[in-house]
Amino acid sequence: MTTITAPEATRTRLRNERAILDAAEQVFARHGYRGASVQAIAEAAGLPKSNVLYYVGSKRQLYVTLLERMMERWNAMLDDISVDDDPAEVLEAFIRSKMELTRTHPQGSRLFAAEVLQGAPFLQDYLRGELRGWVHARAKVFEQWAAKDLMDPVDPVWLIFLIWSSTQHYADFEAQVLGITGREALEASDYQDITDFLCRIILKGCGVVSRRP
Amino acid sequence: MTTITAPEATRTRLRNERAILDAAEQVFARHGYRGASVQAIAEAAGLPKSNVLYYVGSKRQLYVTLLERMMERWNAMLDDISVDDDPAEVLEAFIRSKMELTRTHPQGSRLFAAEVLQGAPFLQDYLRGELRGWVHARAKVFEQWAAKDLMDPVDPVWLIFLIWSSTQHYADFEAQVLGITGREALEASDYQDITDFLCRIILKGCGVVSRRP
DNA sequence: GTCTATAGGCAGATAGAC
DNA sequence: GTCTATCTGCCTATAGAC
Repeated sequence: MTTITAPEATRTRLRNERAILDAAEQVFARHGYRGASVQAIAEAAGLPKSNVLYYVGSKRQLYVTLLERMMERWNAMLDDISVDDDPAEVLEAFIRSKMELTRTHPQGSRLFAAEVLQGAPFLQDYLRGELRGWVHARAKVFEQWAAKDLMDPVDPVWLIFLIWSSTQHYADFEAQVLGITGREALEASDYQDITDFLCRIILKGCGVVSRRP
Repeated sequence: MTTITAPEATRTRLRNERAILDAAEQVFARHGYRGASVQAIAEAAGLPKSNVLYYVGSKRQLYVTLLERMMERWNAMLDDISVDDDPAEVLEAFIRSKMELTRTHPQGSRLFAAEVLQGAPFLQDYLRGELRGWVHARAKVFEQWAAKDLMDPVDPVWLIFLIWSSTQHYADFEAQVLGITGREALEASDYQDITDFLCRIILKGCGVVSRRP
């Protein structure tokens, strides 16, 4: 209350917490909740196991913290749209921002995948509540665009899943993508190419004409 | 050597082995290799733990057997194509058969996803060898079609990944799909709708005109 | 062939020294 | 705040009774 915390101690704490979170994201993404061990996380963070538990409380709490961090990134990406917006612009921005999330946060994307793969035990409420509402709000706008002949009358929910899956793939199946393409890693230019490809196919596929040539 | 094995014992063995494989596919798919326990597999199969190890040798061997079973299903799906085939027919058959694999073997599809998610430690050789060759053979045909103006000149490898990801999604992210659509399970008619949707978007998206209306 | 008992090791978590 | 030592329990795997 009366003393100001020494900045160095605070910096150490922040550095350690960050190291733990990043290491944990990697390990949980690879091996799932049960398959991840606090030992492995501690080794990846360069700290003793007890130190990790001291910082984060428990394995379960650490996992929840990571999921929340990922959902914040996800929500930061999603802005609202209205029927007055241009379908081509909105769909393209949608695909680009989702792919950007894959590129900048592949571990987080894989963590989310591992969570859903095991039946989403921690994210059930989020999926059935907040995210479901967001999807249906967007779906309504897509339908209004179709009614105004701005795009084909495709099922808007399947369309959203198509955008999610085709972008998510490059995080979750990275090992397969690298194995087949013979690359060691995907470069920024690769992501650019893939994003352009997906925008082109999906926009043309549902009858939206892009203003760009 | 001289005695013929009693059919009943054989039948018991086959029944148990099948129960173990199916149970193991479920548990490995959900929790990954490390997260899966022989105990959990035994309970799902309705057998004592030691019995499971007696039948399959080891946890590792069981996992490898399951991956091989899944790769057999995968290979059974893939037939060869040539430049003389009709692009619309081939692409549609490709999407439909991949979606059929998702529908009929969701556990196996998720097992494959979990394996790749952890960096494909057991499937590295398959991905960099056999599968890579298969992809590039198809890619060549797609490019020839584009040269003959039968489709747009899109990158054929990204196109294959698009088909894989958009169909695979309904196995791997089933929990999310069900949460958002509010369903308890996807019916055969849902898979039909989704497949039609994907065929429509992807074929139109890469400039292939389907013969069906 | 099937099961019980158990070995040997690693899991998550905590108590207490410094 | 940090680390060592340790508790309890579950893990894979096997030996041996039946």
